[in-house]
Amino acid sequence: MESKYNFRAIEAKWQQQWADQQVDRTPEIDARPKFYALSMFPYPSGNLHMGHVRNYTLTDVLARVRRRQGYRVLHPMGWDAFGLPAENAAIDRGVPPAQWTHQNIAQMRLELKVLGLSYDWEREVATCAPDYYRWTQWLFLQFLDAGLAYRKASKVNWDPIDQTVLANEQVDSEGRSWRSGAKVEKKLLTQWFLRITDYAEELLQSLDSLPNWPDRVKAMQRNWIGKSIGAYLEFPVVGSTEKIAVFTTRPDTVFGVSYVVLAPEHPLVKTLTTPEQLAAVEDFQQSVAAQTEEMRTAEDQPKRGLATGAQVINPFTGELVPIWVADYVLYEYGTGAVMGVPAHDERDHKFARQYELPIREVITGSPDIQESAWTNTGILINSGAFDGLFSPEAKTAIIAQATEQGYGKGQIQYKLRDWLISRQRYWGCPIPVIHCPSCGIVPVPASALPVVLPEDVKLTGRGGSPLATLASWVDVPCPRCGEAAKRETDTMDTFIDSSWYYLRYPDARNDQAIFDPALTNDWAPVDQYIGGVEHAILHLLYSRFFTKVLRDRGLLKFDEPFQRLLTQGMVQGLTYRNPITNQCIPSTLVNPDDPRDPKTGEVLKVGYETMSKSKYNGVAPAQVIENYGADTARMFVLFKAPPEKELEWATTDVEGQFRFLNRIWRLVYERSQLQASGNVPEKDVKTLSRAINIAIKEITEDLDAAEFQCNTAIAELMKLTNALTDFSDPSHGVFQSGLRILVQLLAPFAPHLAEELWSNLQPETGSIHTQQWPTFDAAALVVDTFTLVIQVNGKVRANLQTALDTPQAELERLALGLEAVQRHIEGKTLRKTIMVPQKLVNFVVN
RNA sequence: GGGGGUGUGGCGGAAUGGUAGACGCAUCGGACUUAAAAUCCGAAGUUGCGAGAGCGACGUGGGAGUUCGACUCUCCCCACCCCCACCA
Repeated sequence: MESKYNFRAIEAKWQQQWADQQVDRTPEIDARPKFYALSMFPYPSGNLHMGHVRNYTLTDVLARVRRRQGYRVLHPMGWDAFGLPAENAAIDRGVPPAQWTHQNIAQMRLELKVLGLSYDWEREVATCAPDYYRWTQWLFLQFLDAGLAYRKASKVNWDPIDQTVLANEQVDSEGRSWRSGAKVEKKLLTQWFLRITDYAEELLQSLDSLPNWPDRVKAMQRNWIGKSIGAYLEFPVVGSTEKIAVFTTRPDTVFGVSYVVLAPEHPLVKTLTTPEQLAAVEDFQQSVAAQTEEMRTAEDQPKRGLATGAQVINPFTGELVPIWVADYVLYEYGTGAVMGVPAHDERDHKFARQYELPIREVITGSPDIQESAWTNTGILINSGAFDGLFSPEAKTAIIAQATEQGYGKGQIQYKLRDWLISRQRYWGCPIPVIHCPSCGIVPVPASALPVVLPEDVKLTGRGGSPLATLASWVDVPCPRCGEAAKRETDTMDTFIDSSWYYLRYPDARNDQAIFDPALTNDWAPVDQYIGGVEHAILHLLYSRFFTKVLRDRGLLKFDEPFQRLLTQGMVQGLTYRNPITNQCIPSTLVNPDDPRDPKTGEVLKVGYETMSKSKYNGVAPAQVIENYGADTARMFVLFKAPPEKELEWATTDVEGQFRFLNRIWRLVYERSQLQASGNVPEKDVKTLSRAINIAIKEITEDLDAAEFQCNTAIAELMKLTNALTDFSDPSHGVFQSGLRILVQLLAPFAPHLAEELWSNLQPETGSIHTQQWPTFDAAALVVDTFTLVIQVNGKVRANLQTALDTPQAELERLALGLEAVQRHIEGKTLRKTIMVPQKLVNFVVN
């Protein structure tokens, strides 16, 4: 054994050996309980960043511990490999997307291997590989077959210069294209959708079956699904056969309607406007259309509206009320029209005040209805036959009447929209359908999958869907009638690819089926899923949706894909920001003791922010591994903060972990260099034995699924190391066994170092990663003395080392006899004595 | 505006209602060294009295409450962070 901790040699040696011996292969299914540990797979952007290191280390620790606790573990890795950056690289640098992506995957795979993550690389998947997207396409056909995939016209962001569709993120706040700078138009295109709204209610309800998901993720999903319970009501238009339909959650306020409002985009606007008002209303529509989303929804945006001159009849009162158009009504939500009840809705109140519309109180409770809206429930007034009812009862009664008389019904409304999956892009999974002039939309037969993405496409970033330019690919015979037909040229949203990848790992090499249901139903659902909170809504919601659809197709036997979810915090770096210009300054240009802008001399704001190139606050994992080794990097990200919190990068703390690993190394190395000192007091032996068993107990509990606190687990490792360091006789059996336990407990966190030390301590037993996880001896935790804490009126005044079997009366007598206690009860009356066995005694005096 | 979360030393953070600040970082003192680095040992919440050993007071964002006892439970308030948001 070398005297120095040579992490480079050790890590290289064991990584080689583990790979050669394939120690991380997934076992066959057997009687042992299964454990499926999964990190969200990365987009292969080029290099690993610290967030990845943190994410994958957390999952790796769990996988390593569960293996040794007798589980059969599935711990795979793959690549979310379709997406826009590859296409941009092609446009900017002329590298084909496939080549760019595969280079990045190779680089990142290498970096993952250097971290010593125990993946079963045999099951690696890449969503851009034909043997993967073949099954993405097969899934699409399943959705199509189930009636869950359909086409409809939808508004998209259209760049008139580049002649292409843009994602929302590619349109800046001024409504201009990120690439061409052109003003983006809304264009109506026929697009593919998945009918996720069919599952809205179940996606909402079954959140309750996920107790081990963070509350905030569940709250975000609930919010996104956005269920409201209310009523659908129809208001007949005066002098027309048209009716204006509204959705309201407050049917109990319907007697307070003083106008109805249409969204400017509502198709009835022009039909219903009176001739006198038409020019003004069209003007208004145009000025609203010119606004960007951001302008329209900006805070404190004054509500703008215009009367159409037409009127509707309130079917409950027979009253005539005006029809308005206003920009505060959203066409996309509900019916695109609302009933205006100024007395009991804040927006309507503001609007009514602005345009001097009547404010009529129909629910009691408001101190001054002209001053502000009363949005709480209350007793109905001015509401005809419904007067005197409490809001909830009134809702029911009013819905009943509307249903009976045929002008409305109870309705549940969701914010969730069907999922638009069409992308007019190249680097994605082709949608496997063919458009035939006589047969219509014809699915590509499953036997003809995959529809392979052609490689000879010229990418320019303009001119619409790149695939459409390749006639040799587009023109195909119709699979049904054989006549000339055309392929669909849209590709799928990449969120589709990642909505099912966790189902593929249990049977990743299957070339006959998407997976063998026997295998996937055995390994899945995922027992522990770990990833960034940025996926709290979309990826996790889509995956849940896919799981439920596949269950309904008979492929899966479970309802939810991820049993337990951990959203790890961001990794942040020290950031220097000029408070005036808001620019970040690289730390190399800043004196940390007096941080100033090197150009302006401005005192800089110092703080931690999410690592990014533009903030000059990033740290490359490769650099850290080069300087300190993978084990130190792993220890640092695990120790510095609990997993769900932000992690502030600090090189001094990295060095602290490096020191700690060095201490362990020396402890093992020096144990044979020291001479036995002879007699060790029995007391010391017991103390060490206790420390060893406490460490086993605490670390095991910290790595329990519910706890999973690696930071405190490592703190326990440090305590045990301290206890061993303090022990006087390294030749003693208890020390020797303590050393072995320490190394065993260290193994999930610092797998290379632990393996190296183990091979020195106990070469005959083989890899430490195959050793059973240590269990603690409850008997060793028992103490024969304890510290009795003595309080007077709840304040600690003294403590006392006492034998465990001291009778309670004796303890009280001893405690009362102490001078420090006497001082505080002197001259007072003892009212009560509280005794907590083996812990404390509290004397209550006054 | 709605929802979720967080507030503990100089810093990151520990604490089944029972000695608040484990463990680490930074700091200070000491040992080793010609010196430095590395390493080892030790100190340290704030504050008052004391030469010192020590003895007190205060202390987990603020205020009430429950309790013998509250970082922990309940209510009110404040600050900050995240998500959603003119969603009818």
